Amino acid sequence: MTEYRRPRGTQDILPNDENSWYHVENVFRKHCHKAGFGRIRTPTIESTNLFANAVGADTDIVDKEMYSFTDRGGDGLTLRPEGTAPVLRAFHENGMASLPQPTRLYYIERVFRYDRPQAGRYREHQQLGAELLGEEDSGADIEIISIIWNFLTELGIPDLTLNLNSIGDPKDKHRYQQALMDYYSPYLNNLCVNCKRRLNANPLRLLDCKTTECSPYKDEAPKPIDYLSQQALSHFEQLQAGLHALSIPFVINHTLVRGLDYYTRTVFEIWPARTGSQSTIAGGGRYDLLSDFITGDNVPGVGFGCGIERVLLNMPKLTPQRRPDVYVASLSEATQLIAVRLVSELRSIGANTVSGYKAASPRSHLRKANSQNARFAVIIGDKEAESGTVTLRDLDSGEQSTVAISKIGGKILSLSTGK
RNA sequence: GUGGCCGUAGCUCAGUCGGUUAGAGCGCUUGGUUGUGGCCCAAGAGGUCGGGGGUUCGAACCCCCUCGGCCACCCCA
Repeated sequence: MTEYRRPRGTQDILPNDENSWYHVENVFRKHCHKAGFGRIRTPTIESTNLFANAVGADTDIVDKEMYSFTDRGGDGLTLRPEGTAPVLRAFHENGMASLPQPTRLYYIERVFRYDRPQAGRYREHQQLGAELLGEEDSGADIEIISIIWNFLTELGIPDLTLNLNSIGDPKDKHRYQQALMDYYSPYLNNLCVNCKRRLNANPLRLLDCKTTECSPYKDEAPKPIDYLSQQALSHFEQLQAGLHALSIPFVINHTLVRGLDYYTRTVFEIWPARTGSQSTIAGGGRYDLLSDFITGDNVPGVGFGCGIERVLLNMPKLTPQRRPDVYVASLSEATQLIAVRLVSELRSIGANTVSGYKAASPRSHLRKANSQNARFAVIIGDKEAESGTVTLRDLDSGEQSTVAISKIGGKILSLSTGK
């Protein structure tokens, strides 16, 4: 046990597992590039005010989950607790609003929230996401949903459920919130402590409440869909038609309300079959208000965030397949420099080459080569040095041959790529 | 932030009515062949029993605190 331990809720990802991370990220990049999205990388830290204004003052994220601090110059900074607000900030700050629209951006970033850790829930986790800005047509929503859906499907995650809802435009949302308040007010004294407070502050959240006090009222509660404007309703219907056309299955979930204030119209979450409290793999929606919160400009947008740890949790395990092509063994001090040059040469022509570093017995070297799972071993001893050759050993078959040192690179390349 | 379960070697875990130097398997190092891996055999390294305090003649084991993991709540990815 070492003296220093990783901070609570963080993780070390070791090479064997990193293999899966690499795969997930690559598949995601491929899906984004195919749809014309470009990657954006934003700072880990942002002004605290950005999140306070964008995410919403009465959200849990802003209330109690942000890693905020004052730097030496007195600026209030926060470790990014979500991915969308920084992207919007960068979009405006770099003049991307003046580019031809829409703008298609994706990201793979670390996200920080001060939360009680559990399986699938970390204080520092990694999120991938995409944002489609400057397009309010439901076609944009369809594309965003299809990207995350196809991505998760390609990874082989079974039994995904797409939960879909619409909370309408700001004025619809407002009317709906009013209806919720009217509906719940008579029961105020029966509600849980949290919901008593929320009723006026953020009534949408009442639908999320799972306490026994509040649950009985949920079934009869007003549904957001009944308060949609004609435009919002037809937007929602077009979205559903598009998903049908793409054969992406979904369920309408009237109680789906996301915890960030900036959502309008479309909201969605993707759940795996596995039950448990950390079930959501990905979530997102439309946020036509967010740009207004940040700059006062009116730029519609739709996007999602997806937790990589939760993807991995639900994905079939990947067996690590990276094996070195060749292990280079020098048997004596006299052949050491030949080995050093050969390692360098093999790498320069593209062979994954592990060096034995120092002179040792064949037995010792081959044990090491075996433990590294190398495909071939190249052995250089005094015998080989005298004749300008090396000994090439196939570690899978045990076959061994003598090869001129000038030919060994080409030989290994053809053998290891020809399999 | 609330409640519950758990914490012995790098990994998976034995070991409690409290009793001398804390164990196994796997893994690791070295040797079994002074030019040959995997299998096998042998030897070895590695633990302040998560940390701190207390009770006791004596604590891995009992009590308190603390840290960490997991589960439920909450929240979300």
